[in-house]
Amino acid sequence: MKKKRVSIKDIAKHLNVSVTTVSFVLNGKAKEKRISEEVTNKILDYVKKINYKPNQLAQSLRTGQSKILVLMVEDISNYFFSKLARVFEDLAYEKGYKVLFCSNENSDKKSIELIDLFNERQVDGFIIIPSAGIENKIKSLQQQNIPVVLLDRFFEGMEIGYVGIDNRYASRQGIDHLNMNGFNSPAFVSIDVQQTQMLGRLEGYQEAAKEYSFKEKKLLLPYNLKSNEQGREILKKFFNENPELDSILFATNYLTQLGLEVLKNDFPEKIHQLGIITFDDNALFSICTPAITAICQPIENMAKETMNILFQLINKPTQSTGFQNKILKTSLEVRESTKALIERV
Amino acid sequence: MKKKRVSIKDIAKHLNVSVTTVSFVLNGKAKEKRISEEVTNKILDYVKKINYKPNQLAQSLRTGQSKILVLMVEDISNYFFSKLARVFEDLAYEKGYKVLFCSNENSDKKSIELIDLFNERQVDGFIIIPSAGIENKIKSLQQQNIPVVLLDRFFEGMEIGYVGIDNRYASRQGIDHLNMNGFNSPAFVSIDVQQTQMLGRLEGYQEAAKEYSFKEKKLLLPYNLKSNEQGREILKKFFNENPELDSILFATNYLTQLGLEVLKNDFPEKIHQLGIITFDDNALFSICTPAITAICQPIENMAKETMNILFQLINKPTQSTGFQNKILKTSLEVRESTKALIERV
DNA sequence: TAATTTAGCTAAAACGTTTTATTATGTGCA
DNA sequence: TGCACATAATAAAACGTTTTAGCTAAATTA
Repeated sequence: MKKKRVSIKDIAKHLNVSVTTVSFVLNGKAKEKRISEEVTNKILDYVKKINYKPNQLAQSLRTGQSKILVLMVEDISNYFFSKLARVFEDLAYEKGYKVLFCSNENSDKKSIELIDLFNERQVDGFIIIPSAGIENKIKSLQQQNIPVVLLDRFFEGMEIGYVGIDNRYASRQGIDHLNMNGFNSPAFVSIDVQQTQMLGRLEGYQEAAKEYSFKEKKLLLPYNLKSNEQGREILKKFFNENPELDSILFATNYLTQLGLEVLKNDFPEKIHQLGIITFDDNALFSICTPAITAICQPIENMAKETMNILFQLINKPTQSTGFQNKILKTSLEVRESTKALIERV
Repeated sequence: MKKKRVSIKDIAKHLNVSVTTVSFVLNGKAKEKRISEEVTNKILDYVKKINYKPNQLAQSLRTGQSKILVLMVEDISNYFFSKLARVFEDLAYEKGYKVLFCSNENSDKKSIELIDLFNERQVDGFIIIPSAGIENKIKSLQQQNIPVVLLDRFFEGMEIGYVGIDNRYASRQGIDHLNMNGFNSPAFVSIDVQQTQMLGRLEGYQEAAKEYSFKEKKLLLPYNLKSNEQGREILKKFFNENPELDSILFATNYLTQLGLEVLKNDFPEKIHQLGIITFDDNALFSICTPAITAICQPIENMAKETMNILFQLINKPTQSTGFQNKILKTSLEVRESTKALIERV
């Protein structure tokens, strides 16, 4: 049996004032609403004494603001996303918001279910790392005038707030770096999906291929891998069939992990000769052997910019013209895996 | 300007029935409340047609159930915790609950702030990985009859639901394994804190020290490290001062990471000679060189058991007698880092 | 026929706030 | 005296549900 919590009504009764008065005082409108200092203090003192906390559900119902944001990522247990989550958490709390995290597993079905679910719950805003086919669902959020900002990837031509990195440039920078260190036959390992971030990364690679006139060698793994094992098989086959490769750019975290597993198990000599670069850093990449050079996304900054855009939408009474985008620059964390061969131990 | 969402009242008006009737039908109480099939279907059809979704805030306010759980961990960006979060997420959604995650950074102050924050928000239950000094705050939750289950660590002698692993045994098993592979002078690297999980891990080590009569060699890093750099300095000093060590058991994930960084940078030959075991697995430990042997916590199971206990508390009208605990067994993922020296490449 | 039961539905209170509109009282001024 | 006006407070509606208690008409029973 839950004890009933004390409400404004109880306070009002106890102090012989009206509920309205208490509410005004608690919301800092005492002066504005001409509540005498005497009464104001009486209320404030008592509230402090009994440590009263307002019922946020009731507040939300009345005001229409839940003070809850949703961050939808692919998989919260992946470091890139959990690190993002960690940063968003702090930024949101600073502004009095909480964050509900959810993982869409890059599935449209799950994404849509989740969005509906949270929409029912009147969350105040969405930060979404979208799966490939939910453009319409997101549009429907916009039509309901619910603040949404996309992160990491977006939909070409869509009018929406968005924060991401310059993927083409990042990829390009990676290949440049390989080239400078004597690796001039790099492969590109990615996922077979038409999402903007992946297309950008591919584009950077292709651009570099033209400039340095090396033969493009792409491996695109299926969008929804059945298992890690399947991924490893595909990678193994690829490495076997392409012995001429001298370096690899992995387009995501997760692929790097699979690739390194395969290299370590099946090509133990090769792992020390290949140039290896990965998108998305991870603390443990620095303790691999070789330590892996990484293209680092500015996670803190991405989160900050996203929040800025989101709060502008939240605080805007009506949808104003123009959507803000921020394209941030990555940085290259150079480690052993891209050292020129002659320099290696 | 937000469009007003359609409410039960609108539906009632449109169909010429009462709000009550609509509510009964929507809650599946049509038969029980003797609403005719005709009316029932009329309502269901219309609701489906306009895709009506109830306002959960109003529901929560009325029923007193928010259908939100809180999972408080040390740091959501640490893999052990983000993986836990991922599992909890799915388990909760299955039962119609959402999960708010938060990171207490192992700080009592932050923990207490967070608990208060969520308490105001009438969440339905807490899953807490507690920092060392919040025993009283947790008791106060219990006194308010709010369901709480502790995870990973608990408070000695406290009457509370708890799920964890057999830390003493896990540690012991690690040392046994080292011993069997010819490492008989193992060190124990941990954090200087009186939390149950850490004490258990230490105990297992000490027990083994007695049995195999090796000299205990513990390094306890400060509870709140100022920086990674500070941690690395301490570890470096420790390795320098104790050249006789042939193996190490790292009591957490995070320490392993620091330790491996130091070993890789400053003791490159040693990293291949030492026996190394870590608590808490991580996919990337298998691609380190050497791949690191890990004591794996059964994360899925831990989450499942925690949810079971929590839901029992939630569904219990009043606090019943007895608190449930579950102590689960870990498993050892054997990799290169504990291979006997003669077997190594 | 009158009393009772049942089927089918609904009015209104309640959850705990915020906010609009209103009241009561006193004060200054012509 | 009467009017305007400021001051200090409040009553009541509203947010969107759930749920208690009750109402009406028809059917059944005595």
